[in-house]
Amino acid sequence: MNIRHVPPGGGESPCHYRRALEIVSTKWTVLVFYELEFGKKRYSELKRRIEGVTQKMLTQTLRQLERDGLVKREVYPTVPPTVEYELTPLGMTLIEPMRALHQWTEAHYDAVLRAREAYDDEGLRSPD
Amino acid sequence: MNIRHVPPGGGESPCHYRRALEIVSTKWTVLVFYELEFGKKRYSELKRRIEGVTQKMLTQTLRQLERDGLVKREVYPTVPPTVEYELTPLGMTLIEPMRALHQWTEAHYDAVLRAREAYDDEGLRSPD
DNA sequence: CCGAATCCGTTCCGATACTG
DNA sequence: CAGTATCGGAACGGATTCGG
Repeated sequence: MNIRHVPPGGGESPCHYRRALEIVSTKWTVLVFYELEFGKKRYSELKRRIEGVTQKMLTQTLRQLERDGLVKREVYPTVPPTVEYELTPLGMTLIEPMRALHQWTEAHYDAVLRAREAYDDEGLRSPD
Repeated sequence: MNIRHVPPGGGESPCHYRRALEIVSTKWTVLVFYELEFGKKRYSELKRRIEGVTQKMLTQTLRQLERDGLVKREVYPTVPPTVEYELTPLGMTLIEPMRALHQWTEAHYDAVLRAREAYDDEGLRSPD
């Protein structure tokens, strides 16, 4: 398999990587994933655990993941409604790649912050 | 190291993974990365190879990557200006995680598309 | 050749109110 | 409890114009 999305010749490629990126492009998607990685959870529990998410964004994110076949939604007809979400087998295959990204963050995010400071300081100096 | 960003106890965590995600959150970021993975390239070459990118977005993406210390920008004072971009050592450490995500795409994107079709078809059926 | 600056339509997202 | 509906501001992103 080749990583190139455009062959050296300069021709077109049907690589849909760009489209696929949208699957995990939002921050909420990732956070939902890290919650469900440990097993099924109820809607309210997700909402409680994912700091700062609105019910609109949480629902929207879950719907999208369900549509993409990454998350399974299960409704129990109890008197107060109960809805549980869990990763599908397909969804579980995404855990590893996301874990790799997460580990990169843990290892290098400080360096990024330092780079930003250096870059911003540089801009302040008058070039004389 | 633990992947959990919120401990089971329910306490807060200073995990900045959300912020870090923004580094690679745009589609252009990823495409630029896959170009520079093979060595330094000129601005015009990047623009030519990355189908559909506007100069605004390309410049904006490159500036951001430069600020984050992932890409190095080199200006040659030639008569027509020449600017080359290349990954920094820090930037190169991101290649592997992104490759993992890319490989996931190659392997499972078809399944996602099928899941979408199934989901959408389901919605068309009147629940009766 | 490389890029900044502006305008402007579209999309995103939070806040709020309402439902089974 | 688990959503849906609507509104409005903010941010994104494309097209265009101008500058070194």
